[in-house]
Order: sequence, then structure tokens, then C-alpha cells
Amino acid sequence: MTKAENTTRQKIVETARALFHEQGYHATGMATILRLAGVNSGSLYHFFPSKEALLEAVLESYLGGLGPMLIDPVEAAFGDPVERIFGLLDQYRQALLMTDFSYGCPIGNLALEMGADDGDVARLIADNFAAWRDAIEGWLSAAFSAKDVDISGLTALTLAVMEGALMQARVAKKIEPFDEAVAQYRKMLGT
Amino acid sequence: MTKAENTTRQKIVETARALFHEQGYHATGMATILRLAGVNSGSLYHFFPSKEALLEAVLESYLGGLGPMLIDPVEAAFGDPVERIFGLLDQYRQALLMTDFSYGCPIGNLALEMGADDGDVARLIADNFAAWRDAIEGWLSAAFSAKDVDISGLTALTLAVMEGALMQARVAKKIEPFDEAVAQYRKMLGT
DNA sequence: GTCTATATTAAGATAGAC
DNA sequence: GTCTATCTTAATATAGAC
Repeated sequence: MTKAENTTRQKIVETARALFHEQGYHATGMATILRLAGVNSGSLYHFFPSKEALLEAVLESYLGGLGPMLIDPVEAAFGDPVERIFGLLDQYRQALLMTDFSYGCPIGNLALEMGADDGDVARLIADNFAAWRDAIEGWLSAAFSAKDVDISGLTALTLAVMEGALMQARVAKKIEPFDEAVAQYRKMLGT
Repeated sequence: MTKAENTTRQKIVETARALFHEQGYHATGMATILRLAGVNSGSLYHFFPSKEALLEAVLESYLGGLGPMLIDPVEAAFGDPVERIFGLLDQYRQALLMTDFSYGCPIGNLALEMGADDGDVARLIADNFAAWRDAIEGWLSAAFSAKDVDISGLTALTLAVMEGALMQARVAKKIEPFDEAVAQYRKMLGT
């Protein structure tokens, strides 16, 4: 994973990632992935023994991309830990607005669609959530460690607001529920 | 809908509701619904022209059941409007514990799985969310109307906590994230 | 690693007698 | 309204040459 990846494999994972995100896992057929990736069946199954294995690779790519794609840019843009949290929330907000409210959290979507799952997929989803938790918990610790604050609880609430506010705005096809929930959360943080 | 429903139709909707909830919509095959409902293909398609139409009936049943199945019992059990909110949250908590953390919000699950949808299904999901919003907003109004509180924003935050806390506990397969998020929310309400 | 062709099963849905 | 039988297409996956 450290050196440059095989181009074909990479193209397959990126195409699958986009389609799983837009349509969901079960609603996406292998044939569609093959067509959009411009790859033949034999190549895909050379790299991945099954559709589920491909999903696992997608989840690994989310895990690997969390830092470089989301956390690092936000940390570079904002020095204050609390503003980093709102910077992250604003990323979601912008994604909602740019996609006419069709954007959903890729991990949250898969988490709810794959609910019953109990194998590597479930573990990778949990790993992704744990990585998000760690980043947010780090910021909250930096901001509130000296005070009498339940950092772990505040982290759980923060993630709940992110996922729950996104879900509501997407369903209602308007930004208000997201903005309102975030505003209440900000007020609660007391900053 | 006011008189007693056809038994076969009812059985189909109930079976589909359970399977869609446990497995998701796309992961559930018509053959499985037919087998578990003990009904033949011809009967199902007599009542519902398509799988999507069946999903719409399921979503209508959730809408119709929200009051009798969830809101009314909670209102009967708790007089205080704030305790009604926590009574509702405790329903989710109990469901999580009783299902070994496989329980998910049926509407939330479908909302994220059906994201791209744009027809009757999306509208019915939005209607369900709106009905939840109305119930919670009513309780929050009763509790805080006299004070300087953004009732609409607090409603959005409440729903976000419900959905987001449930999602986290389900993914982590433990109750802590749910309890922590709810505790922070309660602290925030200042009651 | 990639190609074409194809196997196999399941999907959603329909036909037409009763 | 219900039955059995079946259609059609799509699904995931494989075979075997190159």
C-alpha cells in the first residue's frame, strides 16, 4: 500500500467506491463497475475474489484516505481545535449543497446498509468509525482537557450530530436541519 | 386503511417490513418474502404491482403505526414532555440491547439505502421523518416554549442524536456511544 | 494480467387456469 | 383472490486461451 498501486486495481476500487457511495452496495452491479472502470471481468476477479472483497478494499481505501483527504486539510486550514470540528462539518455541508442534497456519509451509508453483516466488512466499518472518533476526540481533548468535560461523551455526541444532521438534510432535501442541528451543537459547546 | 385489512395483504406487508428492516431493501428478495409470508407470487402481485410498491406500503405502515406504536405509549407512560423524549430514546436503547446491537432505525436505514431515489419512496421517507419531527417538536414546545429556545433547532438536534447515537452503538456493537451521546444531550437540555 | 465467452443462480415479474 | 408454471433479465462468478 505504500508504493504506487497497480493502475487497474486502483481504477476498479475508485469506480466501486463512487458507485457504492452513489447507489449503495447491493444496488450496484459488478457489470456496471466493469463498464465504468473500462475493465474486463477477468481482470477484476484477478484482483478481488468476490464483490465483498472489493467492498473491503473500498473500506480500506476510506480508512487510508481519512487522514490525507479530510483530517490533514482541516488541520492545515484551522489551528483552533474547535474550529477544526466545524471545518469538518462544513465539508459535509458543502457536499450537501453541491450535490443537491444527495450526498451521504459513505461510511454511514454502508454501516446502515450492511447492518446484519458480521465479518470483515463489519470490522472495517467499525475501524473507519473508530478512526473518525480518534480524530475528533483528539481535537476535543486539545480544546477541553483542562475543564470538567466528558471528552468521550462529547465525541459520541459530535459524531451523532454529524451523521444525524446529514441524514435529515438529505431526506428533507434542504440545508436547514443540518444548520440548525450544528448551531445547537455549537451553542452547547459554549464557544 | 380504517377498516380491518385483507389478511393476505397484511401478512405480505408485515413480512416485507420485517425483512427490509433486518436485511435492507435490496438484500431482500421477493422469493424470501413470499416464502416467509406463506403466499404465492400471484397473490403478492395482485396487491402490489412491484417490489417498490410494496416498499411504499411498508413505509405507509410505518407512518400509520408511529402514533399507536410509539408516540401514544410514550405519552401514556410519561407526563413530562422532556421525559417523553428520553422515553423514546430508551425504546431504541432497549431494542439495541435486545437484538445484540443489530437493531437499526427502520426509517433511517431505508433513508440511507434509498438515497438517490426521487419518487414516492423518497417522499414517504420524508413524510416519516416529518412525523417524527412533529412529535418531538410538540414535546419540546411544551417544555421550553416560554424560554428563549430555538425549538426547531432543538428538534433537529434531537433527531440527529437519536439517529447518530443508534448508528454508532450498532457499529461498535456496544451501548456506550449511545448512552454517552444521550447523556451529553440531556446535560445540554439542562434538565 | 488481460481477454472473450459462458456458466449458474437469483432476481423481479407475468400468464392463464381455477 | 389464489394457484402453478414460467418468462426475462440481471446478478455474481468462472474457464481457459493469450
